[in-house]
Amino acid sequence: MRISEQAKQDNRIRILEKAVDIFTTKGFDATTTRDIALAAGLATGTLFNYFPSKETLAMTMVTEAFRQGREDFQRRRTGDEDLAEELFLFIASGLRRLRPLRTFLGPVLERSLSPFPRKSVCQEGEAARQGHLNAVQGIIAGHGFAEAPDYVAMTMYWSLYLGILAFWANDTSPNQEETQALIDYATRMFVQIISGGGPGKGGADAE
Amino acid sequence: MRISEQAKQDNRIRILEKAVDIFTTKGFDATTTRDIALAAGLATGTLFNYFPSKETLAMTMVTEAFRQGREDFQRRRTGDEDLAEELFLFIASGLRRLRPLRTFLGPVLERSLSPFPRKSVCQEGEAARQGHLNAVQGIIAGHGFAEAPDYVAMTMYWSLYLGILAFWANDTSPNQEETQALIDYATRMFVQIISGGGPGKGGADAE
DNA sequence: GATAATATATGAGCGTGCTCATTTATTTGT
DNA sequence: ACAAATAAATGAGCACGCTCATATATTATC
Repeated sequence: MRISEQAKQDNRIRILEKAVDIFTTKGFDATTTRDIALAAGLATGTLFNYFPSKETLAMTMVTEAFRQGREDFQRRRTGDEDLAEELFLFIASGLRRLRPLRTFLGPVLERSLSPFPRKSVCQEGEAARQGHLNAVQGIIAGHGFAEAPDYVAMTMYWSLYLGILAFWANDTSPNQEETQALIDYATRMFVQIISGGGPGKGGADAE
Repeated sequence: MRISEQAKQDNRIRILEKAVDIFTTKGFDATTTRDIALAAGLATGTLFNYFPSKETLAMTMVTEAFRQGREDFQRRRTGDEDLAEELFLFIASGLRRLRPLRTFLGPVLERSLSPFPRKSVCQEGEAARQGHLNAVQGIIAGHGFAEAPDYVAMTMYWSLYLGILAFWANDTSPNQEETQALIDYATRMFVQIISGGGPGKGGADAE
């Protein structure tokens, strides 16, 4: 059964559109792949010709949002921001594009972006993490740091970023002001660390 | 079918013992509840009389390890440690007890301790998080801080702690030295933040 | 000791996400 | 036109975690 390239694209897009509708209505876990296929006018198995897993289907939306977020960031930055401001802008730009998906993204991001070891890795998630981290390294490099932050620092960055995503997924305040406060705090903190303001071998000055 | 309290305890313990064996051999996800029940000499359904879910079964082991870790911590601390050292000791004590479970804990911790919103919360996980955070607040209070760290600070603490757990689950170096380095870094950093060394409204001194 | 009451064990069965042998529509070859 | 080749659609079916009506073994009552 051959099909035109156009029809294939149509199917793909219809799946994505219907999926976002049902995810939004019933949540990610409560939505079955049968639901989505039915709504798109396809058999269950056909859906998996287009997306290898339910997780990948959802992450496709996330990846696209991230891409748009990066574009927005490039458009919005003036070049006058300091490093913390630029990181804030970068993260906020991503969340802005993710916003329409917010109500159901929790389980998706948790599974796909988690740093915990996984046997079956979701390719989209891997790519999203690498893309994000590379962009961050680029931003840092643009501020004249001699050497890129080490592995430990980037590990902590990703932990903080995931914390922000989790908080954001829960934040129901009108403009997610609390999330903004958290981003502000975390980015400033991270900058301080990689600026060498972080703790040396010496003591932490408690109290 | 009544059963003696002894027989019930025996069943429970046999389930836990067999489960840890099979989890270790095949991993958490690849182990089926049917496997465990069979190994324990019970029917599939019977297992769920003892543990409401596979996740809870695994988290029961984690909770017990955490409890022992807290005991170890109380025994090992001298009272002379500064805050960062004490937090390091607390976290390391927990990981030490978790060590025998390390090879299969990734997926368990990821799902149960994640800060992402969940519809079906695992009670054990909730309790473990609260227990850990309360202990941390207690340690901080013991170092003469006027007021407990705010919500944002504790959110970041939990993010960093999850990052440590994820790193640890991957760390195959003999004594997990890299994890130790990460804990050292993260605890010092956290102390700096709650010590007011964290960023104020003002600028982060980038570059 | 027989009967009733009760607590636990049991495994068929449900709804998942996903697979795969088969069917069906389209294109290519003659 | 017809046949052969091919790519996508299909839905029965699998293994999973988990549920629940039923069977069964123990205890209480007389």
